[in-house]
Amino acid sequence: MASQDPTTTKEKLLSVAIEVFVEKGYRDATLAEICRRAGANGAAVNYHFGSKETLYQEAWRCAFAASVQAHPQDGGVPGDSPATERLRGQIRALIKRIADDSSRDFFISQMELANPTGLLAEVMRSQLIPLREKTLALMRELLGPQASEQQVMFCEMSVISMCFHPMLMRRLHQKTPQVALPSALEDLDAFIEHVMQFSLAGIAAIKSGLPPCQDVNDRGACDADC
Amino acid sequence: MASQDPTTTKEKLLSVAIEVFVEKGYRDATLAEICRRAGANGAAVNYHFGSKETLYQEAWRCAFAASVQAHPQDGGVPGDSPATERLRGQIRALIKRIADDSSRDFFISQMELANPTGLLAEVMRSQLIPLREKTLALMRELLGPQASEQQVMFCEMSVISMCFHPMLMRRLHQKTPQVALPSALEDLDAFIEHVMQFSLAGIAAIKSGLPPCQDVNDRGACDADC
Amino acid sequence: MASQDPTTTKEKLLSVAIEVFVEKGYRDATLAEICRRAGANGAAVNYHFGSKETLYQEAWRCAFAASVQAHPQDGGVPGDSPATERLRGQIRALIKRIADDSSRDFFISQMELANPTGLLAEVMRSQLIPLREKTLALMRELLGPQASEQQVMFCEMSVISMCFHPMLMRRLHQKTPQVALPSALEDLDAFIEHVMQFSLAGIAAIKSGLPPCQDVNDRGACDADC
Amino acid sequence: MASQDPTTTKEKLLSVAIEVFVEKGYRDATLAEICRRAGANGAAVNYHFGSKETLYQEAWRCAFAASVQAHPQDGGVPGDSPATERLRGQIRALIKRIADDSSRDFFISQMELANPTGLLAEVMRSQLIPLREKTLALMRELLGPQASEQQVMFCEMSVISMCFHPMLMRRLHQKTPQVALPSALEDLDAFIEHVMQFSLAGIAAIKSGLPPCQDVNDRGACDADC
DNA sequence: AATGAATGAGCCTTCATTCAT
DNA sequence: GATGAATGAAGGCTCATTCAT
Repeated sequence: MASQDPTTTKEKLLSVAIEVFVEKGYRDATLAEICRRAGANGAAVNYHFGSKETLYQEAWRCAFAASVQAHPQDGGVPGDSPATERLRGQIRALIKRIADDSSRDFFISQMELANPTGLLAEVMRSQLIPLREKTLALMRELLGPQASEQQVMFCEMSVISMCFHPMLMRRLHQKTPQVALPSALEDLDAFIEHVMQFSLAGIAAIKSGLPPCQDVNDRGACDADC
Repeated sequence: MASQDPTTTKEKLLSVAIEVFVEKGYRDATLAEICRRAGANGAAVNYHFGSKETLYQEAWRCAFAASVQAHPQDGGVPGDSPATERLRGQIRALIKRIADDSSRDFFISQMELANPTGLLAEVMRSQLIPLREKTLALMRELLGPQASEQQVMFCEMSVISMCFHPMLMRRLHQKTPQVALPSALEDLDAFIEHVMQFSLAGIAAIKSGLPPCQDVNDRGACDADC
Repeated sequence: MASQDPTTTKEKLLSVAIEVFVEKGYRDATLAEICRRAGANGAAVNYHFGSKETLYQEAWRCAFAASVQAHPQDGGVPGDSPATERLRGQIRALIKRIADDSSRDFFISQMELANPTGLLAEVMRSQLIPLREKTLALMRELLGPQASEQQVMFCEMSVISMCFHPMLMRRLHQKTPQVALPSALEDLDAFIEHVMQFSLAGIAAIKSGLPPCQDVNDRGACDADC
Repeated sequence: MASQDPTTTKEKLLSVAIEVFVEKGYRDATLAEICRRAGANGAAVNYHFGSKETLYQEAWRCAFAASVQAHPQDGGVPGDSPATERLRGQIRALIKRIADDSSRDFFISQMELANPTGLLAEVMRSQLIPLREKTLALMRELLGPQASEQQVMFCEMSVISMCFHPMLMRRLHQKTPQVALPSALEDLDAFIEHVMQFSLAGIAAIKSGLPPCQDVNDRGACDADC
């Protein structure tokens, strides 16, 4: 595991920087603290990275790479598996990735989304677009050719949101319980199963093109057939 | 005469502060700019509010109150309407509220969630809990008494997330298109309908307790009956 | 005399800044020292002037205005006096101005010429051009209408140079004797008389259009007639 | 083979240092840039020269030697030529030397005069004194034994100034046109001739001991005879 | 009630210099 | 002989806060 710890000063700085940026955000993080925690001189960041901005970009890039490597997007599901199975893989991978304590890129991303510094715009776009393309493709496969482009994007957005937002809340609740409300997300596997079930039903409903049953209490007849 | 506009210096400061906090976040907003934009003296904030922190809290509280007043949680749906109708009301209200350009509280909240200052923790909790309780109650009603507490929370979380996250992305894409990816959210009514359809299907699936159909492509028989 | 000493902090800062900029130049002058000497807080300059650059510009402008006011370009000679008398006035004014210990603008100008920061370019141009125009006009008057534009500029340049450069050396010799060689410039009035005599002879020679006598030792015949 | 170009790291550093010191002055030049431009390691200067100060001194010494070698003070005029001819030689040599783009010592000298670092004081003195002695001797020869020591120094100073100052302006105008005013110094030979004519007339006037003609417009009678 | 002046702590950055290799 | 890493001192600037009026 610990086969290549941050041994050089530069690696240590990067590693510490990720921590601090996650904890405090770009603006509140100070180079002084990063250097101090890394046991380096106060000018070390500027020597190795040139500026705080560069360090920030480098930090996210590094965290993102580690995060995706630890949790590949397909969730370990072979590419020739059924679509629903591959969806499960993606959902599981996304949730696990965010849940992973060492997935710092996600939190930097969240800060960046909420209060963009502009420094990560290009880097994030270039890295995230490919991931999104894959999910969109899978969504189209699930919805079938009759689905409109808008329907595909809406469904993708819904599924991603059901993974993202709750996990953000969970993480916040762990970090600062006074801010986020509890969400019963201790049982991650149960949550993954829920998202899966909810998503498939939603996708099926969109695909069926039927207007939603006006009252779910009336769906007994339908359920019986499933 | 002009009693509704912020006429007093203090009101003007509060109004400007909301704008600036939304634009730049707590850390990047400066009292100097707020005072300048408000046409007030550089010491005005500290005179009227005592500190930047207090101003921040007041700003969110003020923005939140205005936002909820403009978009009541029930979406205008009477309390004796069917549950699905009331769900539609809540979803529409939430989405509309976030979409509303003058709903600044939401964006402050987002920043606070992504990068908490800790200053809004208590204020936000106390204001948000009642709203959430209502949604949870509605969700329980939809799921029926057999549903577990966990299922209720999961479903509530899923529905809220499907509203929240996409709208955040939309707003970000409007503000800084280079950061957020496009999401086809121009047609808000279509999106509301989508969330409604997706949610009801998901809730129904959870309620039915059935394992999700393994392959949505096999649901043809069921769909025909719905 | 001391009717309006720098009483406000801003005036004191400006006054001290001129001193320090003259002593050390733009780059070696530090805001810390300026503030310290002015008995002000370390952030005072940025409060009153916004930046070191602005202070620098303001300092030169202020010094130049004081300098020209103390030594008007015409040297006190009425505009209807003979041209040679007005030339004497300008030469005396220029030399006296530079010699004046309180004429700090000149030394800032010298530094700026030798190693331009670019910050004073526009300010200096706009202030110096009018002065130069006057001298050029006088020179044309002395040289007569037959003189070419080039001859006018050359003569003006020569006269100005004979005033400027030696005075720079003198000031340097006073400040740091080890750098500049001695130039017998203690007797300022004698020097002014020398420049006057030298200039008039030069101008007359140029005006006469004659080739310079090949050997001054042969000029006896000519001198006798003058 | 390539023995004349700076081949060793040390020579290259020296060569680059001259360039950079000329461009930016002592303070604004950085060792980092010098090393970078020389393709050397960031610690190379301190390794080869011990300090920035030493490098500066070496740089000027080197530039000065090259400059004087390229433009000997006598301007190629034999020592047994008439005094006026030798003066022409010195004037031409000085002006040509300053005009020469590769004469970097002059510009370092100018910076040093305008804003002395003190580092070149001794070096410059020792190198410049011999040159000045020669010019003073020539001046005494031209003025004759009756001239006072002061008159000799004044005349020498005037002639030197008429060469120095305009050429500084010219160079500055070439480098940063926005700072220095134009001076019609494109035609260098014409300028040399002007200085020669102006100088000889001035020297003759001083020598003649006559008070300058009060009004050059009255000199018609004299001019006719010259 | 409100303001202009002033403050001090802290931040990012630069750069000549040093040191171990 | 030469280098890459590292250092520490210092500088300009920002900004919330305070104070006298």
